Amino acid sequence: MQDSQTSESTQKTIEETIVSGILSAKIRPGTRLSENQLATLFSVSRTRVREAMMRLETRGIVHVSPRRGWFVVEPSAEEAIAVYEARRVIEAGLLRSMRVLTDEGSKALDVHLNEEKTAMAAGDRQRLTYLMGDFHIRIAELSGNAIIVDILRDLTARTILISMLYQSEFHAAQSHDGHCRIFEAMQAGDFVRAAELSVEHLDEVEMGLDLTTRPDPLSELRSSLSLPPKTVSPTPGPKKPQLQRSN
Amino acid sequence: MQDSQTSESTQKTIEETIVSGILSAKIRPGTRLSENQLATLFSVSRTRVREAMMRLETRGIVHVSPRRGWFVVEPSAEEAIAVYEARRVIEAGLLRSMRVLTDEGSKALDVHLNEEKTAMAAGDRQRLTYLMGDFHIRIAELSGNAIIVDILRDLTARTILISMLYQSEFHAAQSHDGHCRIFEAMQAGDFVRAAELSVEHLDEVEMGLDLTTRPDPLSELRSSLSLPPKTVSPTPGPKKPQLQRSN
DNA sequence: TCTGGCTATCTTGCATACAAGACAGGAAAG
DNA sequence: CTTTCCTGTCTTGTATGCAAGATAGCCAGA
Repeated sequence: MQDSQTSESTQKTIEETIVSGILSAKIRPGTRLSENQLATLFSVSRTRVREAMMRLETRGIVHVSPRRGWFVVEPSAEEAIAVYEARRVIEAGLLRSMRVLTDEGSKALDVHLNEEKTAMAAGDRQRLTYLMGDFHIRIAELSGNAIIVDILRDLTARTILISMLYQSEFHAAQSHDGHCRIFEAMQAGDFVRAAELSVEHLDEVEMGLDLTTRPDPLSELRSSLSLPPKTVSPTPGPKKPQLQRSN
Repeated sequence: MQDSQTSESTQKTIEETIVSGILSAKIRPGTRLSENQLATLFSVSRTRVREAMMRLETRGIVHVSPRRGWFVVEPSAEEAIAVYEARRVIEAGLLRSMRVLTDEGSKALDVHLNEEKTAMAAGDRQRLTYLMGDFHIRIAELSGNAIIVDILRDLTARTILISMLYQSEFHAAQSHDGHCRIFEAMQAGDFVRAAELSVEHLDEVEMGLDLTTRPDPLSELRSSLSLPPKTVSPTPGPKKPQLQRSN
């Protein structure tokens, strides 16, 4: 990484604890993150918690509602689309730019895919969620480019939040299959094909979302209030429903 | 973009002032950013300056040397390579994913290229630096994807810092020409070609760097210490003149 | 002159105190 | 019973104070 791991290990711990909690689907979108609670939880003062929150905010993981609190982001449908778009662009661009798949890289992906299969057989859904996201990070790691890895990690975290909001059912087998096919193309040295498959894979996952479902039941009401109570509007276009309320 | 612009306008101002200072090459890499000075400069307390610094740190713009101070990053040669690699991946991926160039988009790029030409004729190097980076951001804006725009803005800022460190001479005409050719391919609807040209363009710029020149004269010494001293340079090497001086 | 160490000063690191807005719950009025 | 308002409590926003490390410059000793 570009920064030294010199000091502030605690800060990084707060940040990373939250991010990895999201990556493994243990923290839901909209979860309230109280500065005081985190402070006592990590045995630090609010100052340091705040710094971690600020960092997470610039990473698009968390947002603050002024004087009300910090919340794990609940991406709107538009933001969800943007996240998938960004991932397609970056992951396809990355695969296209690859020239070789090293033996260690091949081995790492193979191990990973076996873990996916194991988790799938065990029905360990949380672990599966984590692994499904991690696959893409693993690919990024093959490039050795820390910048891209960081970007994709944050986008993956957001993707998982999106899944928790909009994904009706979890097509684990389909995703796993997609990963396997990408891997096969890479092994064959056909990175263009791998890129195409990656785009298709992300499309599939995105298609599996129900982006018409509002995470906030109030927004339905809200939008119907600003409309004539007739039977109009096949799709009422409400503003981004950014209300929080998770537990 | 992804965060609301709800409050903390001052914070954003500190952040954006620094970033735009970098984008227009008014702030050099290694510039010291004193919390106290910024605090008085922006008429706020250190607290808010610190928050801005934390944010800039996660964006890869600034780094902190513990108990010594905040500094605008001085990317190493390896980091410079990673930044260009990331830009190639993302920008090529972006162009490949484009399907149409709207009239407004075409117009915007045309206006931009004329500005480049004007600045080039006027020999306004600072403005030229800004415009040369901004071209790529403009392209990102065409996608309408705020995530990608943010990512590329930060990478562009880093690119400019890299240029200030390693670029021996400024091939403005060559860059401008590269931009024009990308634009032409886009106008022709050939986004695959535009992506290829974009990669070539970034390659050219990267090749124009002298990545063997160390920004830190001490590293020469450092490396020579672990090497047989063929020709010892008697330069005592004064520390980097990292004073802030923007105009 | 050169070297070594000490101290004064400047920097960030971190905690805490207080301000101020948001919200919930209850009391009072209708 | 319903509505309104008020107040207590909880939240973040911001400044400030103090601790501790880093640095520069001076002074003494060789």
